[in-house]
Amino acid sequence: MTPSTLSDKRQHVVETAYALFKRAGFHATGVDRIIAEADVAKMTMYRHFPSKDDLIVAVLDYRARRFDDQLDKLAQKSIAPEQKIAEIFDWHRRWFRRPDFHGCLFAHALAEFGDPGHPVFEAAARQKNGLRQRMRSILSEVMPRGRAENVAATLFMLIEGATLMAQMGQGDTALREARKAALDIIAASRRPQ
Amino acid sequence: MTPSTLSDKRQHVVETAYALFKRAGFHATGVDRIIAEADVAKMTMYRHFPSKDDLIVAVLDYRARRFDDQLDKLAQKSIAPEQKIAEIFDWHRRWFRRPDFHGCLFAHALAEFGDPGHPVFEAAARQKNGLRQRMRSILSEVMPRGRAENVAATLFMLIEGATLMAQMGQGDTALREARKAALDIIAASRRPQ
DNA sequence: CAGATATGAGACAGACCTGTCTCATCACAC
DNA sequence: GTGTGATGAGACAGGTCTGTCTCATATCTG
Repeated sequence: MTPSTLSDKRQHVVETAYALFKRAGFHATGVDRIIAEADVAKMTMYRHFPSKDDLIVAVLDYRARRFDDQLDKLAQKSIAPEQKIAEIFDWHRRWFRRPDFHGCLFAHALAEFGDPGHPVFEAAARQKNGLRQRMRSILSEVMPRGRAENVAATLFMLIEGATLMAQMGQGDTALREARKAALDIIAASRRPQ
Repeated sequence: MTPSTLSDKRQHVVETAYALFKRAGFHATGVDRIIAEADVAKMTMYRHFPSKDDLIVAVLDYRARRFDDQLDKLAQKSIAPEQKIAEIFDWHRRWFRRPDFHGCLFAHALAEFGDPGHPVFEAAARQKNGLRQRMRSILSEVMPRGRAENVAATLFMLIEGATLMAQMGQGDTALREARKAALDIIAASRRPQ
């Protein structure tokens, strides 16, 4: 069997597990359910992923890569840092409105695996810090390093809070106010030109 | 046995379950573990709580009541709305610094019970909306109704985002920036006197 | 064709899960 | 003392969990 077919199976398991984890959570989704839904043998899954935790980490890494790819593409559409940040917020608005929106899988992973030393916690924290650093990098074009760091933290909190509100069915209000607050904060911190 | 002793047992189970849920999550904490830690018989627990879900709701309601009581007391210390809001943020700062801080149990409940119709989800959402409405009520003293609603949503998002950052070990930075942003936003929205 | 590799199918183990049941015990009210 | 209700202790059922194992099959490589 070719290596490409090999990774097809692996990838199929990852994507199936993602859909189930998103809907029902990590602990509540059993391995039997995953392999049934993916229509693969149990040993196929365990050959690719030594344990369920390894599969969870693979799912999170996969989603983090897709998230980064999408934001990378969006970043190319804009020039001004304000526009780039606004694009990130608008991406979230579209996400919140999707019928299959079930909150942030990474935030859920932090909730279910509370131990900071756990590989799943680490994978989730990597993604979260990646988003924050992405915004810090954008902001550092128009403000000093330390200020960009602090503003990025604030924007990050607004996004995370908006995601939680979206999970409670208040995504539109949340995103509108978060976006407004974000642009106001940037305007107030922007290096005068 | 007197009614007081009866509710003592019940309350003891609630508090023990709270400590376990906080550390390990809801699904990962078994009923056997709870009754072992609380040192009660299994039937004692099931007589007070028909199901584990009922116990979880009781734990959330108990914590929500304690949270409200603490913020009620803090509110009496201040007069100006800005001070009242600042007290709420400072309460979170102290919470984040506690060695047994493990993130927000209500947010974790939303993550583990993603169905908006589930009683646990509803209990968690109640608490979250309660905090937002508390801030809206404070803000409506110094700004129009609709504006207070929107600013409250923004402050709520900052607090939720700060809580998530605190869970990743960045609570001090998060709270400092969130508090600063919150007071700036209120100052910009305040009804001129 | 022959060999290597990936997979399918499912039994199996051992632990854990929620929830029910029985029966003895204990404390209090009357 | 006697009755009543809460509790303790633990067996038990029925299901589900993760993870391992065996063996047959399919597919690609050489």
